[in-house]
Amino acid sequence: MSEKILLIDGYSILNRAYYGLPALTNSRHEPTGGIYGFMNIMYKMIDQELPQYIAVAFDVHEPTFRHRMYPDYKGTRKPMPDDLRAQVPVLKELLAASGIRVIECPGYEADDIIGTLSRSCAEKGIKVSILSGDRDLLQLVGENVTQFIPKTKNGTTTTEIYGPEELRALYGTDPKGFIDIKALMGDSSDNIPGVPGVGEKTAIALIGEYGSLENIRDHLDEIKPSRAQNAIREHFDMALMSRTLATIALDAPLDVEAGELRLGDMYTPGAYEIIGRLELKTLMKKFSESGMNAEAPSVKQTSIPDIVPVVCSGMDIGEIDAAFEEAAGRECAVCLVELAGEKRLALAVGTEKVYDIRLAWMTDEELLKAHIEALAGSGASIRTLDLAALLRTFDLKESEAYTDVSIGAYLLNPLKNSYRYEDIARDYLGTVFPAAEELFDKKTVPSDEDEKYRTYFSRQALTALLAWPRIEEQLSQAGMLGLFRDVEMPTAFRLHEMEKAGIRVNRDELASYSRRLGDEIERLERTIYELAGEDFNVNSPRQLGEILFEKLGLPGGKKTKSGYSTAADVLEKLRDSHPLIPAVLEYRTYTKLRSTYAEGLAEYIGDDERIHGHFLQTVTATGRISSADPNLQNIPVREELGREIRKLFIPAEGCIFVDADYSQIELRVLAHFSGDERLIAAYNSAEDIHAITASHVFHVPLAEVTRYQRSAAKAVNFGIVYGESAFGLAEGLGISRKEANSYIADYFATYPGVKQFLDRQVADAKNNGFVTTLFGRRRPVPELKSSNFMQRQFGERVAMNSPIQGTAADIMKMAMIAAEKALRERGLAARIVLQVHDELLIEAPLEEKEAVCALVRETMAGAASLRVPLEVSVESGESWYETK
DNA sequence: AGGATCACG
DNA sequence: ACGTACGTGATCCTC
Repeated sequence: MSEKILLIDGYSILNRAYYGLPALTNSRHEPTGGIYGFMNIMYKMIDQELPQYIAVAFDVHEPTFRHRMYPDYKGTRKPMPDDLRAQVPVLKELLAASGIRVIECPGYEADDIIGTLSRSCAEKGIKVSILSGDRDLLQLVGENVTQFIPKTKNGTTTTEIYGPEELRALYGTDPKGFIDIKALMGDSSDNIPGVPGVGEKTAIALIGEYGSLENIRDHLDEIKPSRAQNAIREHFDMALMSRTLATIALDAPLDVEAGELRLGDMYTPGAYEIIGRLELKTLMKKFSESGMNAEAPSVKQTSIPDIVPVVCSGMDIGEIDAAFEEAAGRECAVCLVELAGEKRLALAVGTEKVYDIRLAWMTDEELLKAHIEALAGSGASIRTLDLAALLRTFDLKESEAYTDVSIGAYLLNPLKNSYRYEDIARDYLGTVFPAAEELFDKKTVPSDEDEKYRTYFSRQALTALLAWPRIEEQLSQAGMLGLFRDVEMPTAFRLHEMEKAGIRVNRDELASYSRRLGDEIERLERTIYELAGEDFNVNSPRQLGEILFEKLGLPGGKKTKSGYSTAADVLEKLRDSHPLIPAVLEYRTYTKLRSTYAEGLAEYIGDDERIHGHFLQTVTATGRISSADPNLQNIPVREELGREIRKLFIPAEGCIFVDADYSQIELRVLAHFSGDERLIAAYNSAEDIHAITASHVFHVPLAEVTRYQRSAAKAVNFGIVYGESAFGLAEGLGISRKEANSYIADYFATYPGVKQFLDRQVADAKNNGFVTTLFGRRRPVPELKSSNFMQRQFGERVAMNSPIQGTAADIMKMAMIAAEKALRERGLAARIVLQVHDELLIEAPLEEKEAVCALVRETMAGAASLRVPLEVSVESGESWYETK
């Protein structure tokens, strides 16, 4: 394998780090955020790319050869903020102490240093990874040269990888042509002039067409638009000079050899001393983990004992009896650990003992179920990392003895993408444990004697056991302990009951629906190939884009980074311009229905003729439930053809479906939150809410509201719930942004309380870092701290939407708990089979129909008392389709 | 593995 | 000048 060098653009990465993080300081008020972020990105890249060589390039702040040619070069650049400037020498010191060379070259910029090194390394056969946020460096990419551009998303940094293919996809040219694009369009941040009046779009199009400045000059007369033609004719010398400015030097006089840049052990005592001085605790921990013999910092770490699990073979029932006996009445943890397809139960009894119970060896799982349920009844506290997994395996009876630690961690931060033991241990015990995939390969069943396996196994249970007091404390501080105990834990049992019940689907009819679609798809395929004049893969947006926008020359702007957008809304606008378009749209509809629904669902129908999907409780940022394997929350309903699928979702023999739906629950939550008298009055009047809004906003009597006005008002209502934005509303209604703005202004004038409420959410989110639902659920909004304008805008919309969506989700969870309780108290056999955010589908014996209808309406309406009534519409039917 | 597209609330 | 509606999951394509 060839060697690799990582070349880092010092100021670029430092800037990203500085602006991407809040203004961190240590206890002496010294700024540290830039250094911290820089080191994190660098460590991450090193872990990911595993280079043998490394260098960090910095500009020297004195004139370069570019300034001699064009004195205004970089003339518009803002000076560095003082608290960032102060970090630069410290960072250089830290890099030097880590054995990482900092390279500077008077008269040249960091770009030139990177260019020079990348060329010399590439010539020696060393692969080059460039880390910089500056797209100018893309001109350096090549077969063995790749650029990584860090990108901050939701407060976490990821890197985008660019090679020659990505460059071509984005700019339609090679690295050389990329320089010419820049020469034409200029660069305001470096103050490169370019050709006046030629922007990015024109430049990309021209270079895409002609390849180079020279070739453009040779075909000047063909250049369109004429405005660009004249501008280039007049300012061609400007373009040539801009190209020289934009071209990165490959021959800077550097006195280093690749050999001097070898990456050794970065975790040196000298470097540790510096980060200790800076008080960068997370980095200090990284040092202690990488085996540096410095004292590990005590970041409220909990020590976790290494316990060798006691293996209960299951051959001797007495062993298992004794283990559970020992656990009775105590603080313990029960976790299902699955490795190489084999399930085992980890039972921790206090922090002294861990039992390893192999399910495969058990004669019957009923015995274990009985043991766990008895333990729950013994006064023990049973902590687990995944209650849903335990319930799916053992179908345990509901009890308050169980505590799902992951759900607690989810409430504390719902933005994480996983809540596995290593995540919980890191976040709440200050300990970094390796993940399963780092320790084991997928197929081999680890041996009981394997030390690695033993620690991994007992750490699962010990993490659950020890993390809970921490999580409980934080939940209590955040005021979410009630939400956890009274809403989330009972919900876990409700979800399990829905999964266990499943929903009946007519397998044969689904297959015949699929065949019906198949016939149509074949027909459409033939039509499409004929109209296109060739066969191609209609499902490939790339091939489709080529046919539509190049071969047929239909007007379509570049919209995605990999080419033309062929999304439905783009094609819809072109519907009448070519008969191929409607055929493609129809083809998309049919193939979507066939692959995702007809064929997709069929695979999940079990021997009981039912689909038992999964309802997930720790996924969404707002507190909603999500559905997977298969997703039963996105079964088609809006279009008739898709809606037909619901005819195949049917109740068991002798049963009927009762479907109960909250009407406009989010708008009602908004009315409650805002306290706006007019909006509240509108809901209390039991009239058509969108029509009332239209009447107020358009200043017409209720009776004279037109259909258009009503639907516009409805769109405005939606827009408000999504976090008011004129652009989105304009898009949704097909009107100008100006008109959209005036609709919104009229809406806020009508309901001033709503405006106040939304403003308050944004202000609160900025102050606290999170927003809160009516029942105390939190959603962090890290985007508000972003240096990126768009990210901050997004953060504002999130701050406005989350309390609304989240409160509706809270209410639905409480309704499910109340409905289940009422059903059982009344001795009814009806059961909830689906939850679709504001809808519950219940399967009820025929004779229970009326009782269930009344009961579910009452419990859902009574799940919360707001300042407006919660209205519930209830329907029954012989299939899901019939309950509309 | 990630993006594009499209199904739902 | 920027480029957007909020929240999900499945499928297919492309790398």
